[in-house]
Amino acid sequence: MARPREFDEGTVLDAAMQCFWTGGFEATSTRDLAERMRMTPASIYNAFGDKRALFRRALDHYIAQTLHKRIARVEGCPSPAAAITQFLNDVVERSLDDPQNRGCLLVNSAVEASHDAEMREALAGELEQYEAFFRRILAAAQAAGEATTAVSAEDGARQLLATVLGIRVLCRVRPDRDLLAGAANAALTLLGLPPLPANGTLSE
Amino acid sequence: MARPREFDEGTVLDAAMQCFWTGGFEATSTRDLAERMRMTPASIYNAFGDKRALFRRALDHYIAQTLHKRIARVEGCPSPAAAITQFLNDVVERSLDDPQNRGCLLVNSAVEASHDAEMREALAGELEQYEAFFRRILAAAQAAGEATTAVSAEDGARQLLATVLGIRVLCRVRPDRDLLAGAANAALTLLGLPPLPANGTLSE
DNA sequence: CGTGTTTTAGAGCGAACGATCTAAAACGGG
DNA sequence: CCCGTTTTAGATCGTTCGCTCTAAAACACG
Repeated sequence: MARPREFDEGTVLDAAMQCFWTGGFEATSTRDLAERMRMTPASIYNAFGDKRALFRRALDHYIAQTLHKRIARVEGCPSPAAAITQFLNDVVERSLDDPQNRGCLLVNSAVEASHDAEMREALAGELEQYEAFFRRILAAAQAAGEATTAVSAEDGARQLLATVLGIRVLCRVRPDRDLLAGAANAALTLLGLPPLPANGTLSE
Repeated sequence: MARPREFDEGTVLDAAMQCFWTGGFEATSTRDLAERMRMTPASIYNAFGDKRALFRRALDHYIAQTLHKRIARVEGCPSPAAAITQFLNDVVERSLDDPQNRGCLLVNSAVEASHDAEMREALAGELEQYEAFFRRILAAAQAAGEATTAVSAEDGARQLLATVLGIRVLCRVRPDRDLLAGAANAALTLLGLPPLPANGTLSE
């Protein structure tokens, strides 16, 4: 057969993800990537194609690793209302926890890489999944009498999605607890949902 | 004296702003700028210093031209409640009107250029102005009985700010009226404010 | 109409970019 | 134990980057 690979794909994708997360697509050079991934340029191009393809793989890695896990984590909540609150708490706490204030790679990519049609579609699809998650769980909360019915589950979900994205923008330049938690709490309160825990506590 | 400049500063700053708005800071080259501004590289560097300084000037130009004007436009509204609604309507309509889906240069810059400390402070200061605007006008609406007091004006303003920023992220990849207007309308409805006009109408 | 001063034009600087080339290295199968 | 295949390493490809250089051009002033 052939010479086996010396790298673990998950590990190097994680390293690439960190690079792109910190610097964005354009400002991250292939040399930055090679150093962080501990691979030579030739190995990177042999394994992943080009920089753009590597970025897409790193973004998929981020989505599977960070975003889908966050959804899965709150699915086990005792009530739909508590799930939404915990989701927002998670977003706020992770935003404040990062000393580099990198925000969310999905949001950063949506803003930076939207000129790439293929990328834009992938990002749109992911955002639709989040909207659908909010819609489903908010509808359940409404049915259980735990959330207001002053707005439809559709619009309430859109509002929650926009709020989360807005918090992820704000944390890039104003990583301030009062600001981020205030925005989240107002959304929760107005929807009739429980507020964030008093002290910032990051579950798990 | 000396040879007079052949360019109008406002005109070339507008051209530079368009470049950065479309492509972002990193992806816009000095040659792109020179072509769009109709100036030679030497003239640009003589007049503005370097690329980063030009970007700051272009961003200031955008803020004065687009954002401050939007605030000034809604200040003349008959009621504070109507002013907030018109502001959100303005954001939604401009988001949908742009065939390039460039969103908001302030938001794009907050996400891309937050690693630059000086830039981050300038962006944070600008976002604070928007928060203060929402806070002031929401407090007035509450005092007039036009908005709910279920949340404080402080948190309500933070929520409105996050919603606007979120809409600006969404419009980059999902320029969909139902999505953007739904998010805005949910925020307005929950705050007890009038909804957006039924048909998308861009005032003035 | 020189003279001094600033802005133009356009070539081009060194550095960094994304990507590739040549070989050596590391395996499994016959 | 070579053979075929793939991955490594490191140099380096051509291009583009941000930026600067030399001169000519365009004014105000004495």
